[in-house]
Amino acid sequence: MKEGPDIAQIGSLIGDPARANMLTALMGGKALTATELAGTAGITLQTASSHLSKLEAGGLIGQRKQGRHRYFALADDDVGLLLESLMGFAAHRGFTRHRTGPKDPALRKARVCYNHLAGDYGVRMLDSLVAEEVIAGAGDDLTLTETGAGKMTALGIDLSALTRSRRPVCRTCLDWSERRSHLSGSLGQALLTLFLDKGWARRETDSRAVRFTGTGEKEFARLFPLPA
Amino acid sequence: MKEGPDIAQIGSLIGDPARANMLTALMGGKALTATELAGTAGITLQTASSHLSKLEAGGLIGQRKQGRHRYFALADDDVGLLLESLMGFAAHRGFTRHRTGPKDPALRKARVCYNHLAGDYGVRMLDSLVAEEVIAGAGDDLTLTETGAGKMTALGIDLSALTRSRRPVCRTCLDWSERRSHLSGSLGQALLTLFLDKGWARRETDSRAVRFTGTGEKEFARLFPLPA
DNA sequence: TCGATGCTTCGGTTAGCATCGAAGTATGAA
DNA sequence: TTCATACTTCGATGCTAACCGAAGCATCGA
Repeated sequence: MKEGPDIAQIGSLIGDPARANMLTALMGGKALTATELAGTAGITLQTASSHLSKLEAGGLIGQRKQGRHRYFALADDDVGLLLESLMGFAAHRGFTRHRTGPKDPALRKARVCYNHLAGDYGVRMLDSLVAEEVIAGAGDDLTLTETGAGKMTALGIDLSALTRSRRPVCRTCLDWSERRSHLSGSLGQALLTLFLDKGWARRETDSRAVRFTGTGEKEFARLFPLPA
Repeated sequence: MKEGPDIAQIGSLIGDPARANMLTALMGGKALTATELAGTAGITLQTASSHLSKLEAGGLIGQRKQGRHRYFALADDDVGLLLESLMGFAAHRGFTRHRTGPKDPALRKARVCYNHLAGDYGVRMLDSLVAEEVIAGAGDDLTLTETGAGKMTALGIDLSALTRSRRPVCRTCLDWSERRSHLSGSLGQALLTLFLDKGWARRETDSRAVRFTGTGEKEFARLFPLPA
């Protein structure tokens, strides 16, 4: 009777407050156990288990058994992109869960978007990468240039590993706080991992915020200069 | 307690099948009456009225009184973009409302995405515009070049009117069938209007599909050539 | 083998909301 | 004025789904 895809199923999956809380928690990028997710959502373990099985059936999350723990994570990058764009829309319309709190500035400055860097720093990084001609392309079709490949390898990123996987290397993701694009894809993930491994930045506990250290700030400014 | 925007409210708004049907109907770009929307959703007028007031309170749609009719339309471009990205996700995961029907090929070829062209033709048009250097930019930051401005004016598009408005002129929108970007924004809208005004294409009744005429196909191929 | 932990499944309760009939309001036509 | 159309509001109903207690299953350590 009706044509096209069915957005209602996904909408109702995200539409429940408990499930939405779990999904935003998983946007932090870390895999979490059912007990942890039940805590953040403010519900009992039984209820959480029911929600998690629904989210898994809907293909939004996946689970990995490890000992007697069961770790849940977002299914793939696409889910992260969708959630971020939903957050962007919600933030712009003033759908906030509490009046913007103290953590808000830190979140807007730099945060984890599933597996890559978002916020002001994320947007600035993509701007710089494009200005420095590391990445080229229009629309959502971003490609790593030859000079860019050299620079990334010099940073210690194993490009052959990135291209071997089936995931796209460069991808845009709409930032909810900046309302502009930042870098997603396997390269975006590799760069965030680099920052954390080098000790340039640390993840806040129980938050998506990313805090840069002093040297981290300097290295970031050196690696990703802005044209103007 | 929780940080960041609340996606659950929007999710639950879209999560109801009746409301989702109405929203997809409104993605056709035409403003529709409450009676028409009740028909497409398969519910009575009273129920539809209740849903419509909820959608309006949530800022997803707006209404315009005209005589004893009340015309409903999507609130703005952002809603269209959000719905299209949701459809892309749903289509990719196989959330379809009925096994892909006979209208499906036509929809994938060319359709209306709220107020601009989508589908294979929409994606090809943006590809061509970038290749011909009418539009430049990376990520979501598209800009009309000087030569591009000349070409668009030659087509009969009033650029001063587009730039006067507060809406962005060029914008990307992720196509659910092609999973690539097509052109949105006021320029995208102006181009679709041009096709329809010139008689190069016609909108199907009761569908988002756009059917190009013989001369329309030729003009489209002439105006938007592909590099390869 | 026993207990502890982590999670799922089952059963029953409850609350919210979609739904529609009926009545009320506004606009237009006769 | 009177009737018809378009839509909203109210009130009642019924169904779904979120929720939790209790029991069951799996894994780990002792």
